[in-house]
Amino acid sequence: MKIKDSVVTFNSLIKRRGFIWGPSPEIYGGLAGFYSYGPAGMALKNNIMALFRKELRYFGFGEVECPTIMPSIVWEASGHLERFIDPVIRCSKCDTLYRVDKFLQEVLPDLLVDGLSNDEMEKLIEQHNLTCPKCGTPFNKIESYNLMLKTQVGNNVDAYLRPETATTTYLLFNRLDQDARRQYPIKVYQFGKVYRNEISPRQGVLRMRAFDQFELQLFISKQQEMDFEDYEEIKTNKLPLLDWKLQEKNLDKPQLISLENAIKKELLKKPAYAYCLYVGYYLTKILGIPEQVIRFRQHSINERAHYADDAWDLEIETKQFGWVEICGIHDRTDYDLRRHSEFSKQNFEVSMGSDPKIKEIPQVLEIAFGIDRIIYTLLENAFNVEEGRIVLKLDPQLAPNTVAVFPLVRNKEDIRNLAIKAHKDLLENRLGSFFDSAGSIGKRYRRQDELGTPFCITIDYESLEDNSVTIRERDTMDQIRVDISKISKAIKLRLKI
RNA sequence: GCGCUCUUAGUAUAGUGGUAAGUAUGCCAGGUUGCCAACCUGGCGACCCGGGUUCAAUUCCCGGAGGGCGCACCA
Repeated sequence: MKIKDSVVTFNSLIKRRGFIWGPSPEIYGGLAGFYSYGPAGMALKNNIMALFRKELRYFGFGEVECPTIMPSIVWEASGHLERFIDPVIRCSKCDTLYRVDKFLQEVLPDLLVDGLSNDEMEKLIEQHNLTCPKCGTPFNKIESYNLMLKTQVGNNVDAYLRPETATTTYLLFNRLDQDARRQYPIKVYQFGKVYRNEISPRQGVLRMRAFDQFELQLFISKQQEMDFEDYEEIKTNKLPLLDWKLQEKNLDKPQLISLENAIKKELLKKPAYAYCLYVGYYLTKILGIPEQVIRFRQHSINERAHYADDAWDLEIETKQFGWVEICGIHDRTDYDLRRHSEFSKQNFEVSMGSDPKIKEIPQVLEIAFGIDRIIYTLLENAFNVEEGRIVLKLDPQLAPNTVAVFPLVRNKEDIRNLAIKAHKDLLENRLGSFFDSAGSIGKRYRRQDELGTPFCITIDYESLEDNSVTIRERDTMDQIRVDISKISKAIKLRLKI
């Protein structure tokens, strides 16, 4: 294949090598917003999650998993039924769709549109004789565009597929409170599928209708938010922050600033929230994403979700799509727990300090990753074209294959057998080894380069003499010889495991 | 969702109202090969779906699905 345009080459690589396929189901023409992962993509995803799980154990987080379907009342309480359903008006002539509230606010800037019912908004349209800005035609009635997918459970009980994992985690609050023996902050996370009925999904896996979230939650007291032990250990770390004041000045370069200073300068209000930014940054960095393409962008006040007191997005710069949000860090206050407490009639007030008489509903800080976006941005950043070679420079721990084993030539039985033996030995050591004897040796190296395999082992004629093999390193293409009995050890050493 | 535009092997593309839909790469089998997409032999593989016009449609027309771009949307 000719390597011309790198974006085209990249997009075809993703498909050819079995990372991501779709829209699914491809054989039926596909449904927009749905994608499948091939073996390489899934291996990558699993490796990312394995790494995250290991790291989160270190940070003191436990993992939970909840159903992806929840009854209506949950979404009433969470505010999603009210806020996740967009009221829209449609032009009766040109069929253009407008968000009613946004449209009204734009046309009638002096009015407080927020919180008006559909009837009230319809009245406003009538009163002011508002028509479609495009063609001047009157509007139809207000319709609802529901971003949540509705379904029915059992005997016609209305339920919704969850649009985020976070809410389902909050529903476990009283269990978690017991489970953690009231040791606050409680740190938990959930990984799993969520569903959003996007109006027009685009940009491949960046905006899917079914995707994986990986959301971390801190249940924490107000006092701890301001005086947080874990913060002290990390406060000198510098993060690239682009607050909304900078954005208002039309700047898009973040300032590299220590969390300590960010608090001092009131870019950030709470040390515990600053800690969340750090965790998000840390998890992104250990995937091998370079600093230069990472920034935190603060939401402006009207960009924020209904539950958020402060919100920063961790964004990664991509060639194809510009800055892409891969993680949202939200100060959700006590909004969620308060609402679920009200709707479920449970008492979520707990004593979180030394005085048992002082009770409060915990605050929630959230670090929400979109795993599929991580995978896309990671692949794009790892993708390199160098003098005719396509290579994915993935972190060795994340690569779909850790090591590939080749006989130098296919038709010499002794060499082949020795190669198979080496391959099996790696597998015995539970290292992700892949055996290939097809085509020339160079071809096999190239195949593995495209998959991001960090190490290739070649068994040659010399191996038959002295039991030594070559280890070829992906990024430099350098080779060293090691004894065949020491391959697994050598690979583990390089993986730092 | 609206407008414009596109859709041909796994990937990237050429082309056609009619008898074998071409090329590159890939893949498979075999040969060759003493370390970076080499070579030889043989083989595999495609006109997005539905309807219409036509003696005949992958090609023209209509509709649908999907992709790209612009608008809207993206709590």
